[in-house]
Amino acid sequence: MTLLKAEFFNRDPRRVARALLGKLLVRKTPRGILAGRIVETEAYLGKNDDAAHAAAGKTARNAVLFGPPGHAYVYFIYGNHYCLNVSCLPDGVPGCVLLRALEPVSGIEQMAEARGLDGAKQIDLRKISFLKKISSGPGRMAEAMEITRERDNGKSLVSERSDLRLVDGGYRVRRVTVTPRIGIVKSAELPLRYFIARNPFVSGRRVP
DNA sequence: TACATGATGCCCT
DNA sequence: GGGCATCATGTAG
Repeated sequence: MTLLKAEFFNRDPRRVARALLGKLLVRKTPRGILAGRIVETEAYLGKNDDAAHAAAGKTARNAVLFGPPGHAYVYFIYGNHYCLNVSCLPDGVPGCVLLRALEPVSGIEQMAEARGLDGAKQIDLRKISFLKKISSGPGRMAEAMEITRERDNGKSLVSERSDLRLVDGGYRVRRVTVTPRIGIVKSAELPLRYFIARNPFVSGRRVP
């Protein structure tokens, strides 16, 4: 288990998006440790990418994208959901990777609770169909990891002091599939979505 | 100050 | 497979 270095993110978001597959997102909470393996990402470029929040220039909202690499850019979307991105490239140059889906690894019951999946229905951690509902999709993933803009935006993901970190757990990715990004209209044709081939926890369409 | 819109997910069919 | 909830943000006026 090694914490990723800021330098890991100090390069083109397309390379970071691919390299992040198989890494772990770890959250320390008062109740316990939550962790999930990254199985799906999307790259957002600074320029020549109309879908990127940074495309229109720096604002109060997207300032993190223009800051140093390895920091959390969290934004609220559709009035319901948060999405977690990691800033890339050197200070002053925008770019990021959107984390889209996790395979739950530890603290799974707490993650399910954070998603509101407990209660009437009983939790069955052996069923893939149940586990997929926990963090397969950017909004779901953020909710399961208890990520909010207020709590996490601007936070370093590569600091020993941070309660939200990206670490290398030694998992080897066999094969990566690349497709266009999901849920956008502008620049939708660009092949900037990456996921672990045949992994069941990937969200949305699994074929181009 | 108003308004259009979106890097989504849930629920129903 | 499709409709819809729900609101922060940015841009126009």
